[in-house]
Amino acid sequence: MTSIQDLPQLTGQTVTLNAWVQDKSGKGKILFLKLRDGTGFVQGTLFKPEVSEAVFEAAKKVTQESSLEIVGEVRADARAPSGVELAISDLRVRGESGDYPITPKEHGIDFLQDHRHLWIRHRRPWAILRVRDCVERNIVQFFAQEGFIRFDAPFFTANAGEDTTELFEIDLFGEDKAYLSQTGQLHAEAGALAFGKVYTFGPTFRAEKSKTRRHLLEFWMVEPEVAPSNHQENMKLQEKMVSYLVRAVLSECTEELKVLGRDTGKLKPAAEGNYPRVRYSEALEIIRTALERGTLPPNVSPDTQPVEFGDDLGAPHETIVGSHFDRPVIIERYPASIKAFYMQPDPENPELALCDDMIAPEGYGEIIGGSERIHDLALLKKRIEDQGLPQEAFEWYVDLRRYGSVPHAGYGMGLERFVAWVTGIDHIREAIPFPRMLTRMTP
RNA sequence: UCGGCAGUAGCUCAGUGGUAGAGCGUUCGACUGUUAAUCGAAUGGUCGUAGGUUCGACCCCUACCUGCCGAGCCA
Repeated sequence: MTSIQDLPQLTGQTVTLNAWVQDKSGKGKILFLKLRDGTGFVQGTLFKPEVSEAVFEAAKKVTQESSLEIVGEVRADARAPSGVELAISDLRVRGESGDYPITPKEHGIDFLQDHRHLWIRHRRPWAILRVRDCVERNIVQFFAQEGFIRFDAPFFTANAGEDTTELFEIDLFGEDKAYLSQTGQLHAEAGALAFGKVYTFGPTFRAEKSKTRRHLLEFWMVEPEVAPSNHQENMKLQEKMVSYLVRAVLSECTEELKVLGRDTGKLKPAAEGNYPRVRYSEALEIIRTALERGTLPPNVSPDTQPVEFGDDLGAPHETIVGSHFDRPVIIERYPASIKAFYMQPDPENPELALCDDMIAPEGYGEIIGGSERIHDLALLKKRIEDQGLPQEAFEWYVDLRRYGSVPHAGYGMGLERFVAWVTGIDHIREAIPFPRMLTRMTP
């Protein structure tokens, strides 16, 4: 059995393949079957004088999304997008298909989402989800090359990773409660102190009632953690990983990006590295000036208010800062008061935290959040107490500072946000096979 | 949770206080090069749900449901 992706190398040969019919059209004595097999797309042709009556009649009756076993000769043809076509000589229907819902016609997003189990057969999801696979593969490859070990964190946890209450609660036989993990970070810290360099990579769950193009209830996150390390090395690693992944997608997914109509020129700077770094206070200035001059990127409302020192940046503010650069920008040293309890204070100004967010260009917003972690036992205990967190639940985490503590740092990158950015799509629900959202649990 | 918009044929939408519309799809027929083919024919409806106003409601009013977009929160 041959794959469609191999056909350009098999010109002149007769091959057998299994394929589904995407679309059928014809003009009298010639029939065209648009075929796909998951590896690619090719057009099959049947010219009535060249094939038997029975085969031609069978092909005429074939319906959209029938699965076929096909025998045909690979022919070079300048009119074909891949350079080849398949001159079909024989075909057999392996599975019929009637009233296929996703017709060759524009469809609304709600209808397509209801049919996601079928929609993924089509060209655009094909391209996006193959880019996702490319990114996942290269994440694993990158960290292996960098000497990290993959260190899987549990999905069930007893405590919140951060000071939010946005957790999905799990009933433990009516006797106790657990939560679905919203981060693997705390466990990754334990891993870093055991193995030096680790990363977790898996789904995480956030019970935020968000209905935006940037949020899913269930999303995949890669979270490296390094001990010893610090804020500066942490930012370097982020830049190295992101530029590596962008290069990988640009070189391995040319066909997919073409299908999506992605302007790859806009990704090239990100592949080079040299990501600008601005401090939170500088970011406030950029935002203030842009609002005063009215030089706002599209999608940012002119009613947007400037940020006062001490407030967090909203999505429109991140878009403003991100639009000033042609590649991702790192915003560092936010006020400690708006950040998580475990972040190391800035020695230059203890009001600030040694943390950073990476903002993707073109309005894609935050793709990474990271920090140096508090390594001092007394300080960490004080922070847990100040924030009113349950001390017992964090005892094991505090232990990491009791037994051979060392400065360490890490970050988390949202896989779907990264994929949405490199593929240029406008909503992350298309960056995962089956998105889980406030209004979407099926299929 | 808040704000805006929407719900009419399988799909995308138009519509007017007085008999429910188009394009596409689908089926059949014609055509040797289609890429959203073209031409002809056929096919298609609980107008989101419940109540109200009216001689008469898809249209006006009220409530509810569902979805989309944006905000907050974050990756």
